[in-house]
Amino acid sequence: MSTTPSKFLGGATVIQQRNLVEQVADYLTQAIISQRFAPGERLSEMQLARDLGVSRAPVREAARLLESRGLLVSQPRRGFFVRALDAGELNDVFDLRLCLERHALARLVTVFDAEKERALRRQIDIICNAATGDSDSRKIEEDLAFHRMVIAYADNRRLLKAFDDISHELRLCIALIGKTHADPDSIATSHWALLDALASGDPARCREAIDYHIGVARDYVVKGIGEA
Amino acid sequence: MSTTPSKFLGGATVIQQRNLVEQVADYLTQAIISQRFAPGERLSEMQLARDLGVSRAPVREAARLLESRGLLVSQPRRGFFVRALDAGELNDVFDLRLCLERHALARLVTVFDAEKERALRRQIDIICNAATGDSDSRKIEEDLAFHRMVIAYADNRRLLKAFDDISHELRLCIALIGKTHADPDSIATSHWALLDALASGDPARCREAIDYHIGVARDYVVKGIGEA
DNA sequence: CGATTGCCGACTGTCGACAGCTTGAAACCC
DNA sequence: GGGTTTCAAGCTGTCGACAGTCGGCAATCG
Repeated sequence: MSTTPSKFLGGATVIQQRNLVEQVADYLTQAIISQRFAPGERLSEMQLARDLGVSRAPVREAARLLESRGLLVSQPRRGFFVRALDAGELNDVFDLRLCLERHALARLVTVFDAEKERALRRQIDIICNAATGDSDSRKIEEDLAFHRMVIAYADNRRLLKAFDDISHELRLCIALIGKTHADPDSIATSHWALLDALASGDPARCREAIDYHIGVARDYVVKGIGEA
Repeated sequence: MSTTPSKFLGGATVIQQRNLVEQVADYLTQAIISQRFAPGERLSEMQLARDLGVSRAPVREAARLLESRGLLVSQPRRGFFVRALDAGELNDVFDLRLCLERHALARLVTVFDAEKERALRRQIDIICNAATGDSDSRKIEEDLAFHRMVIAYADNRRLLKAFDDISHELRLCIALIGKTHADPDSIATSHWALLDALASGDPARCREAIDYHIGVARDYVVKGIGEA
């Protein structure tokens, strides 16, 4: 760190606020999500440490963290490789997402109230606003934030953690197809449908809504992968 | 390593086969599951490194691994602490387990066949045999192995990973209550019921069976925690 | 000309060391 | 005597270094 103090943090805005590990992890995450590192590409600890101006220790720890999040895979004595998702794995991820969100909705619908509805409706507005003009990653984040709110309202920390775990992979999936979201109208409609189902208090309607919602997202991504 | 070469591997049968990280991770896992480290206890990297005769690097990596598995929690600049589960977290874990197993059964029931049935029936026999005489950890492992098979048959790698993730916490839950499984008969009956439901091909029966099965396990553990 | 073996470079796994922070307690003040 | 300040010990975060291993390339052999 003595020679090149955290030059990699995109300028010099925030210097040494948090752990180096977290900073490196953020850097790697961004680099992977934005496809600056190609899927399957080998990452050298040494090279990264040199490029970022830090020692190998924080790089290793950050890489291990990303491995646990499914963004990297490691081979003993060979190092780390950027996760490459095939269509099968992609289906698995969306299937698990469906599993988690169905469960969250089933729990949430029993404790749904006006305040939660307002908050979720506000988040849909944010998504709609972000849909017109903002960057792709921003749209994705706001969309994920909505779903994260739904799961958080289900009031199961462990369930939320499971969602956070696959959310990194979801970002990867979405980034991989390179395209932005579907058209803003359909997104808003789809989320409103989910909200209406919740407001109705009918578990079956909630399930239909989430099945449709995630089905659309999955088909969109799988189709995108097929073309790529 | 120079002073005390891997004395902690319990003898000298297999010397230095795998990474030090994995060996340390196994050691820590065992120590936590067997309650040699008390819940909430602080673990010092330095102390562990000294005790195990290795440097701090592998200890750190192993600890991070266990953290991602939910067996340890870390506080910046303070170190690692053995995860202490309260009744609420415990409920969350079992609720997520229910979520995953329900989903797996719903998928599995559509592709269930005689071969899978035979394999699962064999595993139940192993559980029954282990139930009479073997160590508690053995019983737990065989029980978990059955459920892992069910999920593996559902043919979703990501779902299986999610189960493996919480299985470490399940081991912790079960170890925390200090007692062994419920009586062997009820275990066998409960598993057979699950198998029968699968064989019937009726999704609703599968769901009832798994809800009952996990409900019993959860109540058993929650009650155990309450007493402890 | 293809397969095998030996060598070289590069990199990971592991180690010991140092600086800065955190904590607990002694020393101090009121 | 209670509360505050200062200090020392211990520990984590980070670093640079070394050894063993892996992959690739060239020389060798059939």
